[in-house]
Amino acid sequence: MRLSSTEENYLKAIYKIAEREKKSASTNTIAKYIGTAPASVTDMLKRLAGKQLINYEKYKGVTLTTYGGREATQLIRRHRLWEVFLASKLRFSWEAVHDIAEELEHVKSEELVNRLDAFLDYPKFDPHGDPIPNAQGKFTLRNQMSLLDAHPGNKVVLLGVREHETSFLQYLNGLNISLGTEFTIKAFNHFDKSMNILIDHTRETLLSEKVCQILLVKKI
Amino acid sequence: MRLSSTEENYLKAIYKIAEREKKSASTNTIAKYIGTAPASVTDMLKRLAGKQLINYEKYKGVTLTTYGGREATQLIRRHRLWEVFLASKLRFSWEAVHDIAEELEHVKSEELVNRLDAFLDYPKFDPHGDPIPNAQGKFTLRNQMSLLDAHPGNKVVLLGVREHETSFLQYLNGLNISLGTEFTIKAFNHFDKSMNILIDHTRETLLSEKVCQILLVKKI
DNA sequence: ATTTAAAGTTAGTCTAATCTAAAAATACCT
DNA sequence: AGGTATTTTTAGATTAGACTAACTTTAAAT
Ligand SMILES: [Mn+2]
Ligand SMILES: [Mn+2]
Ligand SMILES: [Mn+2]
Ligand SMILES: [Mn+2]
Repeated sequence: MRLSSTEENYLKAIYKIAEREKKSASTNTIAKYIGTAPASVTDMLKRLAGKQLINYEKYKGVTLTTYGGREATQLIRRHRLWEVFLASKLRFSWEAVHDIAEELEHVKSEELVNRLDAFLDYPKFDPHGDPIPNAQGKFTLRNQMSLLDAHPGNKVVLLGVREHETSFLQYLNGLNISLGTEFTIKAFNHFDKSMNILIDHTRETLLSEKVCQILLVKKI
Repeated sequence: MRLSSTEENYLKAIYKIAEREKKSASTNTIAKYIGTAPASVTDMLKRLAGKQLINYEKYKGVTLTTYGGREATQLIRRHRLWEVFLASKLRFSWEAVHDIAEELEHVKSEELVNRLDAFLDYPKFDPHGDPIPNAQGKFTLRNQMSLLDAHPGNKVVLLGVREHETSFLQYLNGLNISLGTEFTIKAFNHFDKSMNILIDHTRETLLSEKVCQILLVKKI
């Protein structure tokens, strides 16, 4: 079935909310995520249910059907592949790619996305470290943890970020932190859960609990 | 001003019709070009006139304003740059690129189109030999003529095609004709204006008047 | 110069996607 | 359990972009 960009965005929102909250997505949560009035969401949910994309029961929240989930995954695939293209081929920095990919992801051509995938050499992760589903919708899993769960003495490498907001990514730029950057945990401060971190074996800095929570790393 | 994809498509249609017919575009011509009812065109013309994009006077046909012309040119720039990307980077064949570029052209980011331009090494012509306006909207001019105007004995090289329809381009593929292919005119047949052509110094074939009219060449 | 045909516009309707205001259902609290 | 707060849905409007049917203007033909 041919989906509109708007319908696709709703499916993506439902997918991401379910992933984040590990339960069905509520009307208000979707409204906040998309930035529309709850009444508009209700309208759309009825339409999506009519197209067998979601399971919807009044007042109960929604889940994606198998079919709806497949569509959402393919959209995420397109989004992340375009982000890789923008970053690695057009040299956009990681805070600039998301907004442009929001538009590019709606260009629908199976051939296009698969050729793009090949052109980029089948990347497994996007510029923010998020996994890119393959043509069959399968994500690559990887051992990673929040920096907050690392302990003093640990050496870790940055694999991804949970937050994609421009101002946050620019904050990381300012600290010369990017994917692949290595951290050594020097100390954990119990009173505010902040951490003293040695970046790239050269600069020491303090990272707040909030920032540490966002950074996804693995031990090296 | 922020234009919708639909508005942009109307501007492009008006631009191309004016170019082809060398006069102002009429409601019916636009309707045929876009594939909508004439009444819908009238609606849209009023809106475009309200936004200062076209000069519109009831029953008189329309022309683009300077501002509208600039928008149309930028849209054509985006379209043709994406066609180059699809053909030269993703290895799409020339008959496949147009439909996908029809969607990609509406992704609006000045930064994106300029970086794409640089990534492609500032191409001057698209996969059909059409000129690509630069960031300032300037087209590269080039001496070219229709194959129909060549004479027996002339050696020419194919620079472009006036017709982009899939079935026509596939017909050329079948004859192993692509941009850069060299032709030697062996004979001109007055009764039906067809031509006997030696392709790439190896294969001789007959090309109809219609086909010769479409092929744009220059002498070598 | 009429008449007829073609081209263009107006009027009214439709759908997708949005909104606000009001009503109904569910959840939370004492 | 009853009352209040929160969440969700309904009702009614709006806007962009499309349609058809009917009307008006302009062009062509006798
Ligand atoms: Mn993103
Ligand atoms: Mn991303
Ligand atoms: Mn094209
Ligand atoms: Mn082209």
